Amino acid sequence: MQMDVIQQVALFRGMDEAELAAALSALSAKEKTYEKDETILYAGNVSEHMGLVLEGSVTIESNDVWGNRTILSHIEKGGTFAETYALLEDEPMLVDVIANEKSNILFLRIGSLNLLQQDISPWRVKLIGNLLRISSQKNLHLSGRSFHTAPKSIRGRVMAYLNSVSLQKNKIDFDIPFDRQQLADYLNVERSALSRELSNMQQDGLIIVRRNHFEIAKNE
Amino acid sequence: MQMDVIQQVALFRGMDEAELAAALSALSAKEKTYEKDETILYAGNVSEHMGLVLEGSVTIESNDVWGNRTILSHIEKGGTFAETYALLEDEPMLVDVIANEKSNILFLRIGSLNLLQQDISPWRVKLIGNLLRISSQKNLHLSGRSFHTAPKSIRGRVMAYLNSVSLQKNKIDFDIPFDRQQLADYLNVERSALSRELSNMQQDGLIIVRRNHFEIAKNE
DNA sequence: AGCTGTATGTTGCTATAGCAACGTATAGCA
DNA sequence: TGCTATACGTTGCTATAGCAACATACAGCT
Repeated sequence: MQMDVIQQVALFRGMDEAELAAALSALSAKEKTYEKDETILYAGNVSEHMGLVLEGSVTIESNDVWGNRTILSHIEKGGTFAETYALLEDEPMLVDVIANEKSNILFLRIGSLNLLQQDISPWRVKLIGNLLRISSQKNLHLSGRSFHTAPKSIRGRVMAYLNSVSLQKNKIDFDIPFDRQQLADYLNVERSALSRELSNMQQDGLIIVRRNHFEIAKNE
Repeated sequence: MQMDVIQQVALFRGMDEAELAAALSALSAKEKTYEKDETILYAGNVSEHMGLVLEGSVTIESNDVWGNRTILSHIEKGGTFAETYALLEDEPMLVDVIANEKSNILFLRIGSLNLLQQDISPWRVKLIGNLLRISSQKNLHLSGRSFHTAPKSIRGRVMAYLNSVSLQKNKIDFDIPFDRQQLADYLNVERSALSRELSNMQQDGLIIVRRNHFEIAKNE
């Protein structure tokens, strides 16, 4: 197990080695590897487990009957997923979790919040606090996506998204973690229409784009 | 203070009277009344307080420079807001909180999660657990809205939204908490286009609608 | 009951995004 | 280095949503 990663992760923040060991054991930590595009968790299922990305990255998405995909978020190394569904008993997952590349996932059987709170060892108290911090951050993240998809025009959505990324990375040029189809599915627009609009935006001098590398032009 | 409401609220679940009293005092609980359309909390501000709706209802929304409004959620009596921003230190609010009608709000100075975790009295442990449950539920709720706004057509969005409401209330006829403009701003569409599409849907026998009362027609 | 402000519905015009179909570029591999 | 699969870009057509302007209906007040 990649203990170096595990120790630095937000989920285990503030735990010493003994607490961490107790937690990993009590939560039946189990590592598993997935290939690119493999489904890690399926919508509709109920899961007592949450996932921690040890290596690689995953995509949280919803795929409807007509083949429309909506990407809700992208989770990198160190991030967690499905904690919401594990904590709230019997809530079936509304989303799929898909490996975005070859990835190692650590599964943790946190069970429901009710169970988690039953005995309160120090590591449990810390874990719940960390989960609360993570959950709050996810709220911000989901709100963020709402603002990216709020504009009615593709151009507006792209600008909203790129602005966010630029602010986060504190740079005007950066890579995004999505390919064109993924970006389209994140912004809920059509891929070819997105391509067209990106070209137009480049024509208009708003951005410079090549594949998944973007540069926002400063307005003179 | 409306203790009857307070005692039954998710935020204070599991607390006995003594714990509740200790919590209310430690959190400097303070009640305040707002008129319809009054702003309760402003985007851009940093707040150490979270709010609990004792009476009435509030709307969580974002208003951009061009006058576009996006409604993220509607919070009823018993619900809470701004806990995310209070818990995560120094995060300025991305949204406004607006009174949807005359409302009584209880403000609780929870400060940051770090502070909250410093000493661990029983009520604090319970509160953190309850906050985690609430936060998780909000994640589900925000994901839900993502699915309501994902379809590219107005009709698709309306159906996605009405279906959700119908499932929750377990009825095919129900009131929604939004007027037309609010529903439009929740679904990120234009009000008059929404009105037109609602008429069309009624023509097509999909729904029956009058003001904020909807009935979903069962397909024969 | 009548009046008035506001919410909702209607309609015509237009821009834009969806869609399908195809062309081009690129990365990975033999 | 050439081949192939896949990602990306381009383009024409069309439906639909935005927008503006106006009409109607409704609720709350006096």
